[in-house]
Amino acid sequence: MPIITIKDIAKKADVSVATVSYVINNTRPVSPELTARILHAIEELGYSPNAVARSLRQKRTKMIGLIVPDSTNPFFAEIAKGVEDAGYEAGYSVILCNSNAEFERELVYLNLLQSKRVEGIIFIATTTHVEQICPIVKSSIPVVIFYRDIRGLDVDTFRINNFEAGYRGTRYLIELGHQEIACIQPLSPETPSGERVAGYQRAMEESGLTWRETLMPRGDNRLSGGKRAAEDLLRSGLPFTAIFSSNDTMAIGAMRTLREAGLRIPEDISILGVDDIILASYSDPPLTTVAQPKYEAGTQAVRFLIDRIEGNYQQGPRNVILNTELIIRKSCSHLK
Amino acid sequence: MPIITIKDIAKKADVSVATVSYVINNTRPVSPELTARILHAIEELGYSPNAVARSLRQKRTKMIGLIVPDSTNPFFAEIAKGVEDAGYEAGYSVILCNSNAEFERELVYLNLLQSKRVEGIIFIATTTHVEQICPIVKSSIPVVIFYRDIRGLDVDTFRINNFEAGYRGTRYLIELGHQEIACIQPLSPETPSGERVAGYQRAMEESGLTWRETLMPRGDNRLSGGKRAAEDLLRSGLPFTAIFSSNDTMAIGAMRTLREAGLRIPEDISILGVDDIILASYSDPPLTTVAQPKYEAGTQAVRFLIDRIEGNYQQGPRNVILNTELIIRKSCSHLK
DNA sequence: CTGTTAGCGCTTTCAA
DNA sequence: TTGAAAGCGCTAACAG
Repeated sequence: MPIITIKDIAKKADVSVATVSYVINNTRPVSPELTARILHAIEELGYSPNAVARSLRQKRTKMIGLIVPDSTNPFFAEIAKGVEDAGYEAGYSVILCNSNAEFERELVYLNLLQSKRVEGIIFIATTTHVEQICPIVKSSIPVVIFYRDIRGLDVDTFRINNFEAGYRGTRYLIELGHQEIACIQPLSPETPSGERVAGYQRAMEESGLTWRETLMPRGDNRLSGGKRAAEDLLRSGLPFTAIFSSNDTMAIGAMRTLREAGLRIPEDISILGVDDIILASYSDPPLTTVAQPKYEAGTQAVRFLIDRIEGNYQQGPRNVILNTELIIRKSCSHLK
Repeated sequence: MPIITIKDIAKKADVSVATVSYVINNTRPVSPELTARILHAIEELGYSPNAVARSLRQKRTKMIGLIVPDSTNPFFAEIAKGVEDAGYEAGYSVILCNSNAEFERELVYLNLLQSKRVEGIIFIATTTHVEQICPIVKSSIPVVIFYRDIRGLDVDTFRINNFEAGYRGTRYLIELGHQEIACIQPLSPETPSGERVAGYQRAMEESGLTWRETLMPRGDNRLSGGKRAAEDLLRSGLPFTAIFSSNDTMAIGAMRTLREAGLRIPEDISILGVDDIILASYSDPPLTTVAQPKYEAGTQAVRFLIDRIEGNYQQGPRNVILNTELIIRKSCSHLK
């Protein structure tokens, strides 16, 4: 089947291509007669405007790129939904890119998106290399970065105060009367979860409590990592009545191990996480956690992008610290 | 900053734009000297090829569209991941579209994708209207439809045998000795989940067991719907020892309610779902369920699309019935 | 209110 | 081995 273009419509309606363009985009008044003829021709021929041609001409693609480590992870899925929804509202389509947390793939996608001339990029980075986004920023494509501290570059960032999240969660445990509070750490302290551990330590110190490395096992940010960390804790033989887990996923994994070991939550051990992933509310018992906004962060990131795209924001980088919130569910109780 | 084009590169390297194009795409041998000069100029000027222009010229966008009801739903998220991965492998980007199960939004996206000249569309439809995809198919964009029976149109489809899934799951419960088996239904019987209920009924009848509407509450396919359905069940006062839930999501919601009511799973109540979403393996207890492939379905759908895009498949519609598999975990036990 | 036309950045045929 | 040039489908001056 031959491709129908604006030219075909023009011929069929016996007008110029310009006029067709004007009625399609409603960008100049056109007489009712011509409008009717054109609309009729469009209908008849089943014409679909070629957005590619239009993009080339206008230098606007009405597309944004979203790079996430894994769109299957409920945490990122929520953000992605926020992005898509806000994009839809504003007339932007989103290209979904999973980096699988691989540097290589992040780079490939970054270049691809630039090539495709998306008008903005939302990047949930795992590799902290500033260099890679530098050329993109230079190319004047607005970028929003999540959860990384990118200094000295004109990109907006969204982060949570991880230190405070850790601090606040730990304080809550302390207020419940706990003194021997273990901590499940991520593998590397140089991650968002790592900063939470510092908050944990500060809260402990401020209350005159001591933390010790033996009660701070590490896990790989997955359920299995949490299970293993809990095993380490049990094996250490040291007493503890509560656990601060640097994220929900590991907290849930740890709960499993604890229960398998015959411990009751929260009667024997209180446990608290950070993130508020969907699993947290459906775990048993439901996990008390320090929540951070996800969907809303996605929508606002798009708004930031569009501000810059449409030229409504010209100033320097905006660094948003998202508010955390303590969600009290059933996994923590007063020390008896 | 001025936009760098192939022309700038040509000038800087003192060659023709054609030659630049040839080295970029490696589509014609070019002498080492010129190649070096061109590469150097590209590097120096930070040139990024304009994929939009190329698409216009080649009439190929290397993009596919994915329409899902809700990318946040783990079930669709898995499919989406499969699509994205397979797309990445094959050099296709994917535009993510959430329809929110709204007819209007499906339609908008369908037209948008056509306008953007994606080369294929994977459509997880919620509204069964054949008419809406008809113009797309006519426009020769390959389409794959999930979970709907679209007859008389040249589109490939992927489905599972929902009846069999329901039948098989229920049979398993019966084999465990259960006789009073409740069923959590979707709101509408005209959905994939609805067909599963028919399988449930058949299995019951074949074993001489009776099903009754009062033990078949409906839910809205979400966790909260499952909770509510379980409440209905409890309120009915009727005895039951097992529940067949037409999908995992509602099963998990129901488990929650059941436990809050002091019932143990599986000791007091066995429960079985369909789908095998990620939450099913992380729920407590892990949910026994009839699984269907999701990620693999996503990757294969892309392969089907690409077959047609590249002209490797010219025949009529392919209708794939995906295999289901009973995954035995911990939520069902023998009736004592 | 309408039409003519240049040109967006690229690929690719044709010619050298 | 290289270059000139047409043209993909559209928008938006500019001219009438």
